[in-house]
Amino acid sequence: MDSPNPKSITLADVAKAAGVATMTVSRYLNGHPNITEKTARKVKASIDALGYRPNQAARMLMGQPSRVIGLILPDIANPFFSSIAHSVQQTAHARGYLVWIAATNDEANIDLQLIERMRDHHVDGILLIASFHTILRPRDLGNVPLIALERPVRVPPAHPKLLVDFVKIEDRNAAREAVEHLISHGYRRIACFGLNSKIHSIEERILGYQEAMRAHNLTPLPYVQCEDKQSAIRVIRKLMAGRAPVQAIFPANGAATILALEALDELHYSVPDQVALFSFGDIPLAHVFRPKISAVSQPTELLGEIATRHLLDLIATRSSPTGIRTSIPASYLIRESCGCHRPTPDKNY
Amino acid sequence: MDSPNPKSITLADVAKAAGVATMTVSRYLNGHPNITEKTARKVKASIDALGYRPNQAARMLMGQPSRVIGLILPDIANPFFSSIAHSVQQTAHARGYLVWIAATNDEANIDLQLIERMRDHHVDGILLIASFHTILRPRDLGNVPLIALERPVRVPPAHPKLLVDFVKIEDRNAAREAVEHLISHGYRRIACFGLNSKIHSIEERILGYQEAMRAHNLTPLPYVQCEDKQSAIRVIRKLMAGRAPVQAIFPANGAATILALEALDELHYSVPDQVALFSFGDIPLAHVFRPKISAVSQPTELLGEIATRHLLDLIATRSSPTGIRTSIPASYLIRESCGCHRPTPDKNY
DNA sequence: CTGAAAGCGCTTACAG
DNA sequence: CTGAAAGCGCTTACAG
Repeated sequence: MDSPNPKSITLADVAKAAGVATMTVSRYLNGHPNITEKTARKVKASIDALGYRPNQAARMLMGQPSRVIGLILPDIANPFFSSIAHSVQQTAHARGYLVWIAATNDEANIDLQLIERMRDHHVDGILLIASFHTILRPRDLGNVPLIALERPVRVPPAHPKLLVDFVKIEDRNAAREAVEHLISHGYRRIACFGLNSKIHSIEERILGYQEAMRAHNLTPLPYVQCEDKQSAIRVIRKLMAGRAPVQAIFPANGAATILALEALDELHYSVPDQVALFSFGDIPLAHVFRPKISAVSQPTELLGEIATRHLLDLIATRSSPTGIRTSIPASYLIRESCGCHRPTPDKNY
Repeated sequence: MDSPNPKSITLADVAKAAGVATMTVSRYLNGHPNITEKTARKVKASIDALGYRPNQAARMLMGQPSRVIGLILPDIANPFFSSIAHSVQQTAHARGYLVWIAATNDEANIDLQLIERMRDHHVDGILLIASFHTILRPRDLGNVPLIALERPVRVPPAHPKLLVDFVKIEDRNAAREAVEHLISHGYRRIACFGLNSKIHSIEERILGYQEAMRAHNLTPLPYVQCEDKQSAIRVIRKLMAGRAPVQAIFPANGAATILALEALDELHYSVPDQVALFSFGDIPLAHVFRPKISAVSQPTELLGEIATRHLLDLIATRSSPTGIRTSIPASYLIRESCGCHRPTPDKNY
């Protein structure tokens, strides 16, 4: 009435307007069964007339679900993560949930802080793409169901009780098959190249690479690591030098592929004639690039969808994570950079 | 005590442990000045000992700020928007705010629904990259400060009172200068090409294109619109046909650039020899592509940062939007596709 | 500088 | 099928 903000409509206002008790309105809102058709109509009419909207803060205070889930990820600007975020949202919205997204920039304690703040705000569940070294203790979680995506969460050895469900893409198999594809082209000296090797998924891809090599009696080369364009050039120059230059490169993620292509361009090596390349992860323009870049296609949308569904199911059934692991197979975009479909020399070029 | 979830620690628990009244604890938490050093220490000790965290729902119920802002955008998977989202988050986190992101997929009423739900949850302010046809009435906003980013919000003529602050990138100037750069290369038949032309920013870029053309006594061609790869091919084939084929293409955004490059590749036209190209918006791999793609570089990070700062300032000072418009200049990445730095024929190719 | 009491807008047993 | 009362965990005047 006299407050600075025009007082908003409350349950009590609706009740008065409808000539019933507040709790009847509450029951109507919560879809309680025992309510007369007639009363329901009266209540609905008042709600509509007044433009009433329940105050979520009050509901949450009473322990009602917020219908909000949190999504914590390393970086939204990274297309891999933003694509996951997209499908998480789609799936959540379709089921009436809002998504709260927050990025960590791969700093471990930020993860924990975000979980804490999201809990303070009563999210019903959390989807976590963990930072590097995040270690989760049971007390960090309280009772919120949490599901790890893409990167497993570490649990301190003292607390083996903390079960976290985990949904990921089948990195190792996909890497193995991609490398086997390169091997089938006759390449024998194949290098696995990339950035940080301590991320779970990258580790898995390296393992897949090694498995493929060994399965064909080839010696896996040590993982070749770089940080930026300059180091990529340095490292790739080395790979291509000597009497037994590398015949194919297997970048462990999209960012690494871009760096590899930059370096190869800088050093004037042509793909796939001098080195073949099979990217783990598709990138924009890859299908228009010359040569078109062959890539493992990561089902990020499916990943987000499955993880979200799983979380919402846990929430709906009030069940706890059981430590279940789900992995989703990747697919392959066989284009040109691996050595397939060698483009015929282009008359226009 | 006997509830299913282990009862969480409340203000009262802390007060009891510290031997003070609840409101002393409340004052401590809210940084009230009048409190003895000694009392403050006792309270802090109890808070730490009990691991107390304030219940945000209760605070919000009392009208306290939630320290959450909403960010509504058309699509998170789109790198342009996700990059904005990234900087919004960075800026907000740095000031202790959480960001709630939600995507609309360009559906107009979803915008309004999201605003409503965010208001239900007591966000302190909203950053909106509006959907296509979103029309905002004052009642949609209540008292939450809202700032439009990148796309202006429409206000129904009957409500000229609704003032919405607006932060955008200087599309028109950037487009004009990019096209003038093409003109400086001697191209006279230049086409502006892209997808949906009804988005504000695209309209502005088309206007910029037209301004540049007219300023040099050239006739602007009608905006060339496509929808997917097939229509892009059709449309570009037409552009390149006849006795006066187009000499340069100016795609109105990153997605259009990718389509144009796809079509040109498909039709075996070489860039920039047969057609030059200047992209509005940089894209991944553009600097490694052959030719390297010249592009208008959009300061998305700055956009997000400025808009967020502005919103947080409005919140902090409890002031209302005044309808102020801010525009941020773009910069230019002059590479090869415009005709500059023509690559010397590559010996390795 | 500190406190007892009322109240924010809902929901939850408990009656009727 | 409906209601009066208590309470969720905090903050806000108002006292002292």
